[in-house]
Amino acid sequence: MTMPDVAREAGVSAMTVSYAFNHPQRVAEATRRRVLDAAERLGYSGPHPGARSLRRGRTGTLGVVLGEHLTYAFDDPQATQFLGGVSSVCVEHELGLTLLPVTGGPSDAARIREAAVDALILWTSADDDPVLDAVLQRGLPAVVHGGPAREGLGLIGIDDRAAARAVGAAAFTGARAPAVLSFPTGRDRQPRLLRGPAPDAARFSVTRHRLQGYADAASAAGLDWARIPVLVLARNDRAEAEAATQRLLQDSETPVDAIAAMSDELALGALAAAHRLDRSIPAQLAVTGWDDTPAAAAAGLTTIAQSLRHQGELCARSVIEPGAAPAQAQNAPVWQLVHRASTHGSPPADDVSRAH
Amino acid sequence: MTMPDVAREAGVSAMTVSYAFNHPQRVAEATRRRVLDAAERLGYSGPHPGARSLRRGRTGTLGVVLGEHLTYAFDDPQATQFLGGVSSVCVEHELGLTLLPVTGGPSDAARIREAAVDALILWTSADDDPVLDAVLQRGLPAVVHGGPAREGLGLIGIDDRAAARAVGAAAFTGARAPAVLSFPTGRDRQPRLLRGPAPDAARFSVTRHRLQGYADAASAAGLDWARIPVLVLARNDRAEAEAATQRLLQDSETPVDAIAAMSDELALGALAAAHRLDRSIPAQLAVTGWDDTPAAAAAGLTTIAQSLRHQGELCARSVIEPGAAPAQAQNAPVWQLVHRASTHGSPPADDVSRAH
DNA sequence: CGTCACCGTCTTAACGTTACACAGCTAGGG
DNA sequence: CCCTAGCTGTGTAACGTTAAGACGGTGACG
Repeated sequence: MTMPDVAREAGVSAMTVSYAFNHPQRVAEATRRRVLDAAERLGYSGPHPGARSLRRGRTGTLGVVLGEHLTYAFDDPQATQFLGGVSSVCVEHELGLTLLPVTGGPSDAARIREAAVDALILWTSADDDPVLDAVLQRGLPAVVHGGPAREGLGLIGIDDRAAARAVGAAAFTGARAPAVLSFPTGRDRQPRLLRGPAPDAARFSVTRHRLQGYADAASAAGLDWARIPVLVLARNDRAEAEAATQRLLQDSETPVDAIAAMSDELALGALAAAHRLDRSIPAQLAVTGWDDTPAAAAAGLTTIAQSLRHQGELCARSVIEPGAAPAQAQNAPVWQLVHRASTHGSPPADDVSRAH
Repeated sequence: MTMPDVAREAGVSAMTVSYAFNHPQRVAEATRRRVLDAAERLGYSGPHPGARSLRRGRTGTLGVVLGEHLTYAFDDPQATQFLGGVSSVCVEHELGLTLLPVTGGPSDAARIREAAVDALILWTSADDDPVLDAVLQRGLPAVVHGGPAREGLGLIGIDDRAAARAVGAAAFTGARAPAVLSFPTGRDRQPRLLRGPAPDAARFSVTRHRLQGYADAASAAGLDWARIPVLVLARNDRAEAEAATQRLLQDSETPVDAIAAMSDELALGALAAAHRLDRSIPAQLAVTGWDDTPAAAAAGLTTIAQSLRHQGELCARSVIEPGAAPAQAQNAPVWQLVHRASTHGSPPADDVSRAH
């Protein structure tokens, strides 16, 4: 069932059928109706997408490379928000959205080479991810969220180090024995407890920058980063954070009195552990999160607000819209420190310090 | 940059380049290396997906039609599990995964007509969704999850009515004033409180079947369905369920003593409301959920276990694998009633009654 | 009445790939 | 020494669509 078939049935040329489907006003109303009727009769449901994309040179689809198994991507509220932003731009531009999971296997590069997409967005990539090379080679417009920066690829993300410095200051000021709840530092995803790890060791640039910021904040507060326990978790998961925090609170000789967590999910886990052990917040334990989710607001959590939804939109626009400025650090999105009751200093409720 | 270009550079024919990329062992090792080197040198990153799909007649991509705005799809733990199952089959078959959001607008049909996919899976479709017609017209292998059943489309899902009857019995037995927390009954998504609504009025077949099952269970327990309050919520959202349940518990003259909820999320909201009002579970209030999520297990919630992940896999296989039996009610997946402490009857902890 | 502009439709020529059939060439068996 | 089988490489012919430009017809205007 092809255009020539429909054309024959309708008594017009194939070109007229094409116009009837793609440029309705270029063809006379009566002819158009005749064509569409003929198509209906023959059960022709529209131009073959492959042929169209071959001829037009574009596919009408945006690809998102997820540096995670797909299941994790769907579970993670941050990925969720980000993809929501991407998808809203897709709907606006009438584009499809193709998900490209990265499994860590050799088929990853092939999947990216063969994907029928016009542009690519990368979410959660490790610094040395071979996928980055595949994307570069593909030569399509592409943008990385969060990092790593790479010649030839756009980059969108907040200044994680500065934000971590700010929220770290909120957590650590007045603390004597702070701790950190961290995202994984490598693709191996081993949960473990480190002390003052070198931030550079983290292979995800977001994790690295946040560790750097926390270390900055610790120094500024007169604390020795090298002694600060950093719980590296395997996943951005509340239950895992709760269990790990509980062990940390119970085991430490010096009672931990401040926790800076890299996400609200992790921070809420820490709060739950504190609650279970009857530690008062923030008197005995100050806690900060990251992302300013609704749950964080409800829990009165001091946190960093960054609209991942907005960043998803930015990423999508930067690769889709021809006029859009290439994504660079310059047009980095805004972040804010949202001060709430989970830390000391008691500024007015819901104080928002604006920053870059 | 096309195959002929690479062929010229490598001193072979275009056909050999094609073989080198697609059937590596069909071409001598030395030649293959020469071709890949030439491609590398010219920056050719592999066959053009559009051209390939035109020529081969398939795209190597599976489409999932989400009956929701994409953001909701990502938020919803059930959708998440289901998509996880679908995607695992995609990875196994080296297929891409394209998401097709349904916004309710007129562009929905166009998106489906133009999607470059080999097969379609429908998630959360209303009975009269015009999208179903677009899918049928497209003529691709397609399967609907949960319903509605439609000539020409596969169908996968559990027997929701029977399962609702079972879990409804667990909730309502011994109760005098039960209530139901329901999914939306129409696309309008209005939250509201109904009394014993006609199950047929629900326009999503899953919702309809579950209401029927609950009504069956009510009758069996000697209760009058027409008097039972049914809270129809706008979203599958814990916070919304908590607020609505709290109002219900406070307002009712006859104190509500049992709640059957259509998801664990909703049930957990109900439990939170009960906790806040100091109602003991199950003595003052029996609660049941649906899905058997980890959170439900942790909360000791009586619920229906159905593996949505497994159902996602089933859906994907039924449209992808040529040998697979066409999806029908016959090969419906299994469900189980998991009896826990949130209902009366105190069977052994974690009692699992196997069904169908 | 001739000219011009415009409109709707048609003809042509790719877009880049790959299934298929076939042609050399080598090796081994009769 | 011929014949067959297996392996490697090549030519041909689509796959279904659409951009660009050609073409004939109609109506307006001087």
